[in-house]
Amino acid sequence: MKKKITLKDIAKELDVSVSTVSKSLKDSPEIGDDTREKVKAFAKLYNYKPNNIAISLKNRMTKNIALIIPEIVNDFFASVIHGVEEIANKNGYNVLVCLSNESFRKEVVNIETLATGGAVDGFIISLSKETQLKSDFNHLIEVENQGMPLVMFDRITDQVLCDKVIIDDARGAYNAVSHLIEKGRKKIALITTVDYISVGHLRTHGYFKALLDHGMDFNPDLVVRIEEVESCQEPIRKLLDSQEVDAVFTVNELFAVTVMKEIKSIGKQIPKDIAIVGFSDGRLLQHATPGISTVSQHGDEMGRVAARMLIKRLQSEKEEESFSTRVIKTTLIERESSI
Amino acid sequence: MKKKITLKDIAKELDVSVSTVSKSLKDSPEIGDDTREKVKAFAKLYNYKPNNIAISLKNRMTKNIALIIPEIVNDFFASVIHGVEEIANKNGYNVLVCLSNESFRKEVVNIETLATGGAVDGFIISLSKETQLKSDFNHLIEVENQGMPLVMFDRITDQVLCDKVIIDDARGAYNAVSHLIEKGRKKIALITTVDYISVGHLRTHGYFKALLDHGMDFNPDLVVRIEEVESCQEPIRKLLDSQEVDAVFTVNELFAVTVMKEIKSIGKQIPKDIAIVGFSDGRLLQHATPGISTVSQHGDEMGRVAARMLIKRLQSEKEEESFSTRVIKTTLIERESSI
DNA sequence: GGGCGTTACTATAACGGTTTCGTGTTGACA
DNA sequence: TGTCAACACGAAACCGTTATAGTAACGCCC
Repeated sequence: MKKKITLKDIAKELDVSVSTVSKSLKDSPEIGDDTREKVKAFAKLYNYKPNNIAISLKNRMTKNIALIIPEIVNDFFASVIHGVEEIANKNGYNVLVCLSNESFRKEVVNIETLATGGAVDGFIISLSKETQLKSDFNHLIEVENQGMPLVMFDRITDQVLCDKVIIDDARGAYNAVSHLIEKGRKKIALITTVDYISVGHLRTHGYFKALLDHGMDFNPDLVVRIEEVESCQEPIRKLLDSQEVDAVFTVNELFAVTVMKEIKSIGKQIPKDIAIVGFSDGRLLQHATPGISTVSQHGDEMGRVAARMLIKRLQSEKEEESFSTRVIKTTLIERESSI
Repeated sequence: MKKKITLKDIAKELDVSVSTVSKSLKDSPEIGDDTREKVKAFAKLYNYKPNNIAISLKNRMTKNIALIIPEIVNDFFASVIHGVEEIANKNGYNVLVCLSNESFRKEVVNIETLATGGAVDGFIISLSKETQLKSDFNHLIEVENQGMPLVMFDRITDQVLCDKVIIDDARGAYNAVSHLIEKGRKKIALITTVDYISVGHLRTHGYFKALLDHGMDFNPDLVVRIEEVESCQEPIRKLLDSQEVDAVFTVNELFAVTVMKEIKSIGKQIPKDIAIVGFSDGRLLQHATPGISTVSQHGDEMGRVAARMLIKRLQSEKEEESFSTRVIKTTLIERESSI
């Protein structure tokens, strides 16, 4: 265990002052060529690396940004992580990925420890379900009050003023349902979440609007609102048993594969008897047989945009007063399930 | 933007010294009751929180541990994360999740920035594919040399001396293949990776041993080694076209669902014509239709064990010289694909 | 009433850097 | 030869906290 070498060690060894060493390594013009080279050579030889903690303490910034996501096994959030990391690393920032696990408490604890401990310079966050349900955003408002920049993406709230990145959920759903209508489907069911999930709500809205715009009548019996995501099988089965449907649009991946499973189990064929379009482009839909059509959210692009917004704010001296909301376009990915 | 309040601020305000404030907040017996209460009340009122960076600098430890995983959209790694977080948080540690994206370069950069920058106290890591291929472990050896504890899990190497947590990959595969044999399957194919992936290698080994122990003859034509995970469809299709098989064992999730897709596309039935058992208990297998049997790795338990090993080392003063390797038991999860 | 032990604090150094300001030496120039 | 700027470097303050080493003030005791 060789202990780490510090500026002081180098200074003592070369019989110069600490400031000279520091300046030499930063190519300060104050230092003569020979001294500078001597210091640099020595530093390289002993593999000197500055202690980031000391630097953070000195200039009150950490070059870390926290990315808080509700769940990890989710291709959408995974691609957001990639996007954020790409831009962050390019700008010399580290990304701390933190999981809220859809829990309000964990979200609050995460944010408080990171913010008050001074571990990060800013946050990028997608709200947990529980937070959206409780509508308690004090921890986020507190972060803003401390002067820490905050960017929200995907699952957002209008009760916190900050930069935001979203997709046009309503339009994505609208396009998906329109696609089904154009394929000649008449009885299109919707599997959605309860309304407090902002994105579920908006996607539901898109479904309604598409039906309306295409002059189709709306049948409330074709809409299923899932309370418990884990036990979505039961209500879906009930729908398929009781209603005559020829297409299903779901607001997420899991509902889509569950629908597929149930359709198969009652002996119907996809897409001949019933077509499916899901939401979010993950592996569950990609690797299903048959492949399931879906609305791609372009998570990596969201991540990149969010990271750029945050870093821009971190680097601007003055406190910019106006916040902006960027909307990322969605794309419909057509697969076998809705031909 | 209210700036953060420091010990000095409190000291100035209450007209005492900084040390008095610090000691009061830490309930030092040196401080009189009235002073202590006064300080505490003031601190609470102004919501004082110590600056962790300064504390880290002071006692040369960060209370952070880095968890480096190769990919994020993977239920196994996700459950490992949960396990690690559970134990870490319980012991007052933060977990920084870092992605290597199966890239050697990114793995090295991640480790170097975190280690030399002094951002974490220790590492828990599962090697990237590329690292295993290159067999270059200098970055890890360097970490050990710096006296930083390192725990490796799942994808490990015996070229680095440190604590390790693994599952008995060979035995897991052995049990899976034995299960197929017991179900009366005679021609069991294996879809595996190239040998440099340690776990793929071991699982392949278990397959061979199971055949051997059950007195079955081994047909090399039934073994497919996938080079490029992304394009595994082609070789799998070739196998099913050219060979008469009644069961397939795969060393991961993706291969299993791809096998399923191909079996369906040639009009055969699962499990009547061909049974499938995969490896790793993720959502891809869980939500496939039919559900695919698999070997569960108990990722959360691995994570917990790894975290405990790391923290134990962090908290022991003396440098323990002997390293241990813990083996986590696997479980066979039987689903419709191998009834 | 001088020495001694508490009590309740304060002063200071240290962690590892960065940065501002100061200073001794040199050379150019009037 | 005296003056002044340029050069090359060192001293010290600072970031926020903790730990160690003082140090006043007080009471007690022989």
